[in-house]
Amino acid sequence: MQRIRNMGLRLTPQRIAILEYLDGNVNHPSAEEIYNAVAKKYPTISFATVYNTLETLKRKKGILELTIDPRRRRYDPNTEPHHHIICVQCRKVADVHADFDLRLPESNVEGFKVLSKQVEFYGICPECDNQN
Amino acid sequence: MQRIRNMGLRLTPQRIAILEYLDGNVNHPSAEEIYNAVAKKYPTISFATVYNTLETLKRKKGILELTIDPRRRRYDPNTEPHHHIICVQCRKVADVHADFDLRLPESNVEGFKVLSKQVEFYGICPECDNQN
DNA sequence: TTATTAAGTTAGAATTAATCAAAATTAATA
DNA sequence: TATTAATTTTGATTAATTCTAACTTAATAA
Ligand SMILES: [Mn+2]
Ligand SMILES: [Mn+2]
Ligand SMILES: [Zn+2]
Ligand SMILES: [Zn+2]
Repeated sequence: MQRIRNMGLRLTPQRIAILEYLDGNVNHPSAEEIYNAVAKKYPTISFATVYNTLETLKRKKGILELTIDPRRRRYDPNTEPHHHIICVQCRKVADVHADFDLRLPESNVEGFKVLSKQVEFYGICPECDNQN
Repeated sequence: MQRIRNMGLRLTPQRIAILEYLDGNVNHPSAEEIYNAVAKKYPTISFATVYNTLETLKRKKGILELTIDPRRRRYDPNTEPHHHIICVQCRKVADVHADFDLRLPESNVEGFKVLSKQVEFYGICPECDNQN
């Protein structure tokens, strides 16, 4: 948790609780899921704090904000480059670890400066597939 | 516009207007942008109709719904497989036409059935880049 | 220690995108 | 031209996220 201090942030119980919940979490939780989990141990925490903290961590590159679910943002403590697949039925998000070659043909980007990239897969997870 | 009928849909002025606006449009507009554009020529159209029509067209595979902008959904009349880049500053979305090899190592997907895939690039567009 | 204070938290209101429900309208057809 | 199922409309509703302003606290330095 010294990590928080190294980012130039104050070490608060709320931040500790949020980071503890996220640490090693591969479920790509939404803000609400984070709130619910943290509120169990820390009942007075507010949504605003969850959003504030996620925004701060995102800016400090401590987490990733995923845009793979059209309904809500998902958060990922794994900031290493990797990809994702979402189940279009239950909206579960899983990691896709594969090393794709995503370099662009110079001409192609209309002069954009590329900051990051990732592949998004859409599909049906095994659990949902069973139910059909 | 016979295209609408071929989908088994009724040919309404609202749908014609929406499709005319989308046809050949490479700006990946949001529902609001579509509403505003169509409302100019067809002032009585409602948001519900825009959303209904987009949902219907999406189901019939007549358009794509993009999840690249965390704030709002974007729509794309180009249903050919291609990729996108979004300017993280002004949120402009541009096409990326490139043929990436996105096949997954069997083992890797945890049993998901893949339905579709696309690469998302994040960056800064030339216009925004100038302003810095 | 204690005092100071900028940073962080909180509750609740506000905003925004998207969905829903029910009544009114209309395109397609026979 | 009448019928009717599909579509549109309005307005309310839901849900995610942001905002505001008052309150609290972690960090620091005397
Ligand atoms: Mn991940
Ligand atoms: Mn496109
Ligand atoms: Zn699933
Ligand atoms: Zn831009």
